[in-house]
Amino acid sequence: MTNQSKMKVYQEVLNQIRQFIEEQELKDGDRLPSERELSEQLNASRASIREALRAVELLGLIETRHGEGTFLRTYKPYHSVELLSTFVLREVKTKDELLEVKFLLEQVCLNQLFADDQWDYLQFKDLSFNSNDIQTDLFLRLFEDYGNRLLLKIWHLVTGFVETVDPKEGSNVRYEELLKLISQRQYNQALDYHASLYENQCS
Amino acid sequence: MTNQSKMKVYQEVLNQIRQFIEEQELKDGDRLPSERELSEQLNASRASIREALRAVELLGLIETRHGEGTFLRTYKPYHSVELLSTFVLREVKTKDELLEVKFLLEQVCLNQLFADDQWDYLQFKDLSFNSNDIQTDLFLRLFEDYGNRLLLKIWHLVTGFVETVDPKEGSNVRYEELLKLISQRQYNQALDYHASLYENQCS
DNA sequence: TTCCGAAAATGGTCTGACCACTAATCGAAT
DNA sequence: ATTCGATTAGTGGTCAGACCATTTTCGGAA
Repeated sequence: MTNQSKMKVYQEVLNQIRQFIEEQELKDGDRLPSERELSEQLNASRASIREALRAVELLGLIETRHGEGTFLRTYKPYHSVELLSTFVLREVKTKDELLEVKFLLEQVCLNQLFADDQWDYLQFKDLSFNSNDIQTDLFLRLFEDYGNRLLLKIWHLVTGFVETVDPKEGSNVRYEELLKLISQRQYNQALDYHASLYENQCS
Repeated sequence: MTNQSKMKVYQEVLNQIRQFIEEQELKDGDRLPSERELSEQLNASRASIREALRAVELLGLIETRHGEGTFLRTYKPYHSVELLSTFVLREVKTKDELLEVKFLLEQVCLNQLFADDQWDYLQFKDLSFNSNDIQTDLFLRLFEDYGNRLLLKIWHLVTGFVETVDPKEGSNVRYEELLKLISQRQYNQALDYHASLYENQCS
């Protein structure tokens, strides 16, 4: 009671919505009740409902389609990220910091995988990515292999930020090389090579 | 024009606000124009202004004080983070992942600092933190020393998430020990000790 | 049955109102 | 003149209702 009373409506709404999602076991892609329904059921004005929804929409957690409805979304940062980045990165002026964090996250991932004897490095042997963005696909795969979804999310987000600052100078060749080193279990050289990829870009 | 036309009003508002912040060189703690002012200046309804503001408020980037105004936030993630966490972490069920990321981030920070010959480890010699949360204060200091503000932000955010899941079992003594090892330049032992702190907590 | 247009449902936006809280202002008592 | 209190103006918090644009649905016409 004491807690809720000072809580803003839109925050309480957010709580309720989350609860609803859990109870109904909604999954990515599922549709949420309409704003008007939520308004009735949660006893809040539509404006408040919308404030709540816009907040999570900006985060890329839901997706709204005009005339259709509001849907849970498989978290894809690349959407409103630009907007966010300009806010979040107010003080993080230099893209150096951004690249450094991206590098460190990737390094952590590589280190952890390389340290795991169980890890199947051979799967990368004959792997070729269709897309024209090998870098992203490769690390997406690596992070998924590592299995920590949160780390993957953070990396994804940071990578998204980087894109807004520095539109991909797609040197795919370099990452082919990294892929090759990994599949040959040349771990130390892979790490060195990975590091060298970033040394050039930083100040 | 083509871009803006499909952009939602609240997103455009967000853009304008960011621009305003840059032009006016507003810093943390500074006050933004009132919702009504923004409404006039940006040619949008107050509702749309609010949708934009609520979104960044949820992120902890601004702070609104009833009767006073809206302020750029002096960097404290711990606010609405709980709300966010329940959404963001929908799939990240286990607190293990959370703790692991926190651990990895801290480890990265330690590694980087230890590798830097210039780093003044002696500053931690006679350091004692007033607060009752040595863990946070210590790493806050370490991350600041490292100098990558983005990494600090991420760590802070993750730490905030951890708190919502696992209200601090404040074993300050342990971090006193870590502090001691660092100030004595027992880097390897510090790293081991730091790792041991997390081994207990994971499944 | 197929196809098309009207109707319903939904998100997008705006207006205006009222409440609650805060801080500045003004005025009276000292 | 100073102090303290009440008034007032400014601000965020919330709501109700309206209208538009888009999508889906559904029933009637071919």
